[in-house]
Amino acid sequence: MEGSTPKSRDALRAATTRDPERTRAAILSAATAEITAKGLTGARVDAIAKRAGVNKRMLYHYFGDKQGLYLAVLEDTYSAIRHAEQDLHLTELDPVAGMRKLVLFTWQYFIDHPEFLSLLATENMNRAAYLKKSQSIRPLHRPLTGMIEVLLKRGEAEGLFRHGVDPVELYITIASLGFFYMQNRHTLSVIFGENLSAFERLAARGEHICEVVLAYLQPPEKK
Amino acid sequence: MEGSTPKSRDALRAATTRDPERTRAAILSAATAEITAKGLTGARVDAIAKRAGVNKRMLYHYFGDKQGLYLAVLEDTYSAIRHAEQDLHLTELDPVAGMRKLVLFTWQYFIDHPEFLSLLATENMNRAAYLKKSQSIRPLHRPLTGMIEVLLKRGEAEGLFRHGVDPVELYITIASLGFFYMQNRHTLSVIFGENLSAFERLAARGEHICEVVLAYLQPPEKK
Amino acid sequence: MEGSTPKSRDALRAATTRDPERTRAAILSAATAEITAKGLTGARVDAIAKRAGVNKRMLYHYFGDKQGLYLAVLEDTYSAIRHAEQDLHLTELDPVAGMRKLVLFTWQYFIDHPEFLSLLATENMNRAAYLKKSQSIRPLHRPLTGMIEVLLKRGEAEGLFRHGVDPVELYITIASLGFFYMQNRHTLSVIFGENLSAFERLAARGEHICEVVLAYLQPPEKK
Amino acid sequence: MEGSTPKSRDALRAATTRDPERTRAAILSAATAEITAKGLTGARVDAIAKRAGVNKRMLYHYFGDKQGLYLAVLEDTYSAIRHAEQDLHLTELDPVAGMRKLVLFTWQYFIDHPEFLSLLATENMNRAAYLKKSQSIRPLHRPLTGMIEVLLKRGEAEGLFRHGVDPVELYITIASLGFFYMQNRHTLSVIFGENLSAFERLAARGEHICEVVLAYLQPPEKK
DNA sequence: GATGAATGAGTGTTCATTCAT
DNA sequence: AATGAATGAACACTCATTCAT
Repeated sequence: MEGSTPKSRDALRAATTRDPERTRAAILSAATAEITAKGLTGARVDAIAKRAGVNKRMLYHYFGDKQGLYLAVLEDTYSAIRHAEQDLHLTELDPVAGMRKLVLFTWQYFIDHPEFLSLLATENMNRAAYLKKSQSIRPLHRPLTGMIEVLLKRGEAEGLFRHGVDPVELYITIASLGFFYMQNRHTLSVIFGENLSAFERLAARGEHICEVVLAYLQPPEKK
Repeated sequence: MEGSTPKSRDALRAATTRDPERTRAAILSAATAEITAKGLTGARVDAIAKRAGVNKRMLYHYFGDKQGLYLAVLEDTYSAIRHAEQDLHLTELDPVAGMRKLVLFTWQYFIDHPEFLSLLATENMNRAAYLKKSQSIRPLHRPLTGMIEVLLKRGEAEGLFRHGVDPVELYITIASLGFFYMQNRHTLSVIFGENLSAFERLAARGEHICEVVLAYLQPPEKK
Repeated sequence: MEGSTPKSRDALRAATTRDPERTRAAILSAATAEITAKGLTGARVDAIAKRAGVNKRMLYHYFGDKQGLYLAVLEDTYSAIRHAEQDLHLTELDPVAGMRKLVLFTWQYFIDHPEFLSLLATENMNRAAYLKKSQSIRPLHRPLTGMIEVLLKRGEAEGLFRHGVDPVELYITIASLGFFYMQNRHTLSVIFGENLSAFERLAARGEHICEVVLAYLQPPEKK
Repeated sequence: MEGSTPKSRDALRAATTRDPERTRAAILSAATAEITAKGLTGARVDAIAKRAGVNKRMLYHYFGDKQGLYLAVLEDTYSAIRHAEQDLHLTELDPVAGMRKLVLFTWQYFIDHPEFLSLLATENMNRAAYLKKSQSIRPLHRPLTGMIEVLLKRGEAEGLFRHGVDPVELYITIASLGFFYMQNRHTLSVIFGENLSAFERLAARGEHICEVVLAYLQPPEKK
C-alpha cells in the first residue's frame, strides 16, 4: 500500500542534489498530498519523507515539526487560490460577466484542486486552530472581498443587481454551491445512486450554479 | 489532554446495570462524539470506551472493531436526518411553503447537528468507502427525492416554479448553502474577520438561503 | 478462518439436550482438536466452546480452567494409545512376530493420530509440567514396558534376540523412528524436496522401521 | 513472571553503542531463546526486546514483524547445523568411520542445541508454513544428502554396507533416534520413571543409536 | 545539509476468566 | 445446567520525534 507512492520529479532531484529550495518544495508537495489524502492525524511523517525522497530528519529541519509542516501546507494552499483569483482581473469586466467569471472560476478551481477542499475540511475539524496562528493568511483575503464589493456596487448602480447584497455572504454562497458538491460527491453519488463525478454532470452543475447565483442577484423589481 | 471527557447519563446507567440495549446505545453515542470531534483516525478507542463508561472490550463485542463501530455511527447518523425529514410531511403543504419548510429545516438541522457535518467530511475523505459497504443507507434516501419531486411537479403545474428542475441537483443546492457555511465557519470567520457563529448571523444566513433557493425556483416568465 | 470449524455431531446434540456426559465429551473433543492444531498458547477458549457448540462458561464448569482442560486432554490422549497397545495381546505371540506387530502398530498409530504427536510436542515445550501433575498417567505405562520385557526375555532365551537390550531404550527407538518422521514430515518434505506424506512413502517407511528394529535385535553371533 | 531474563553480553554492548550489526544479532539471539522456549505464539515481542536490551521498535526496523523475525530465526538455526555438518568433512573418512562420525555428531548436536529441536516442533505445528516461504533454506540441504550418498556408495562397493539404502530415509532414521529422545525426554522421563537427561543416560543413548544404525547398514550376507 | 539508527508513549485488538440471570 | 454480557491485563504493532555520525 505504501509502496505505490511514486517519487515525483522534484523528489528525484532533491535526492541527488543539495538544493535546499528544491528539497523544501518536495517536502511541501509530498506533505500536501499525504495530508489531503489522509487528514492531519492520518498522514504519516514517514510516508511524507518517502514520497518526497528525502530523509525524515529534513522535515524537522525545515518545518520544525509535523504541525509546522501542516501550517506551511495550509498557507501555501490558501495563497494559491487567492493569487489565482487576483489574476482574473474581475473589476475590469462588466458586473454580470465579472460575476459569472468568478462563479465559474471558483467551480473549476474546486474541480482542479481537491486538495484545497480536503485541507479545509481538516482544518475545520480542528476548529481553525492552526489558521488562527498564521500571520500571513488573513491579509490575503482583503482583495477578494474588495473585488466582489466593486462588482456588486457597479451592478447595483447599473440596475443589474439587487440592493443590499453582502459581499461575504455572497462569496460564501458562490463557494458553497461548488464546494459542497465536490467535497461530498462520494457520499452523494452513493446515496442518490448517480455518478456525480461524471464529466457531463460536472458541466451541468457549473451551469446550475451560475443560474442560481445570477437568479439571486437579479433585482426583484425587474420581475 | 482529553481526561475531562465526562460520562453521559447513558454511560452512568450502563455501568451499573446489565442492560445490553443501553450499553450499545452508550457506546454508539460516545463513538459519534469522539469520531465527529477528531475524525476516524483521530478518534481513540480508549477515549470512546471511557466516555461511554464501559469496558473497552464491549466495543468489540457489539461492533466487531473500530471500523464496524464507525459504520454503525454512520448509519445511525444518516438515519436520523432522513427520518426527521419524513416527519415534516412536506407533501401536505403548498409548494412554496413546503419548499421553504424544507430549506429552513435543513439549515436548522445543520446548526443543531454539527456531528452530521463532521461525519460527512470524514467519510468523504475516505471516498465513501464505508458508506458503499452499508446495505441500509441507500434505501433511506428514496423518500427524500420523491418528496422533492412531488413539490416540484405541483409547483410547476401551478406556475409557481420554473420547469425542468432536477430534484437531486436542487437538494444538493439546498444542502450546500447551509452545509458549507456551518462546516467551514471556523476558517471563514478567520479569513473574513467576522464571527459567523453569532446567533444573528445564523438567522440572517437562513433567510439568505431561502431567498437564494426561491429566487432560483421562480419561473423566468414571471420576471 | 474461525468460521470453518464445523460443529461435530456430538456438538450438535450437546447443544440441544441436557446431557452432561455428552457435553463433557464434546468439549474434550473440541479442545483436543484446537490444542493439537495450535498448541496450548495458540488455542483459544472461545474457539473451543464454539467448536463444541457449548457455552464458554461450561468449560469452566467441567474443567476448572484452560489448564485443567489441557490436562484432561493430555490424560485422555495418553490413555487411548496405552489401551490400544493392551488390546494387541503381544505376549501371546512369538517374539519376532510380537515385536513386528508392536513396531507396525506404533507406526500406524502415529499415522492415524497426529493429535498425539502434536500434544507431546506441546507438553515437552512445557518441560512436562502438566504431565508431572497428573496422578493417572504414570500407572498407565507399566504394562507397556512389562510387555516388551516379556518379549525380549523370550526372544533372548530362544536365541532370536541379542542379549542385554533395555526395554525402555528399545521402546524409545521404536517410537522415534515413526514419531520423528510423522511429526516433522512438513519440514522434511520441504528441505528434501520430496512429499513424505504420500501413501507409498508411508508404507515404505513402515517397512524400513521394521528392518531397522529387527536388524538391531538380531544376535551378533548369528551374523 | 519472566522478569528475570538477563541481558546477554551482546545485549549490553548493543545498548551502549550504535552498532547495527550487533543490534541485529542481539535481537536474533534473544528471539531464538524466547521462541524456542515458548513457541511462536507463546513468545512475547516485549520479552524479546528486553532480553536483547534494545527498544521494541528496533525489531520492526530490522525484521518487519514478529513473523519476519521468526523466519530469520528459522533460517539462522537451519543454517548453523548444516554448516556444522559441512565442517565434518565426512567424505574424507572410510565409510564406517564416516557414518559413525555423522551419527555421533548429530546426536551431540541435538544435545547441545535444544533450540533446534524446539524450533522444528514449532514449525511443524505450523505445517512448515514459514519454511516454505524461505528462499535460502532449501539449497542448504543438497550437500547433506550428497555427503551421505557418497558414504553409502563407497560402503556398498567395499561390501561394508547393504545395497539399496536410500540416503534421505537413512538420514531421517539417524536424526529420529536422537531427536525424539531429546525432544521428548521430559515426558518420557515421567512416564517411564527414569531421568533420561542424566549424563550417563545420554552417553548410553549415543552408543545405542550407533549400534542401531550400523546394525541396519550391515549387509545381510555377512550374517 | 543530510542520514539511518534509536526511542517511549501510545494504538487497536485479543485474551482467559467471572458475573448476573 | 446453561447463557451472554462484562472485565482488566496484555498483546503485536505504530507513532512523531531525537540522537550520533
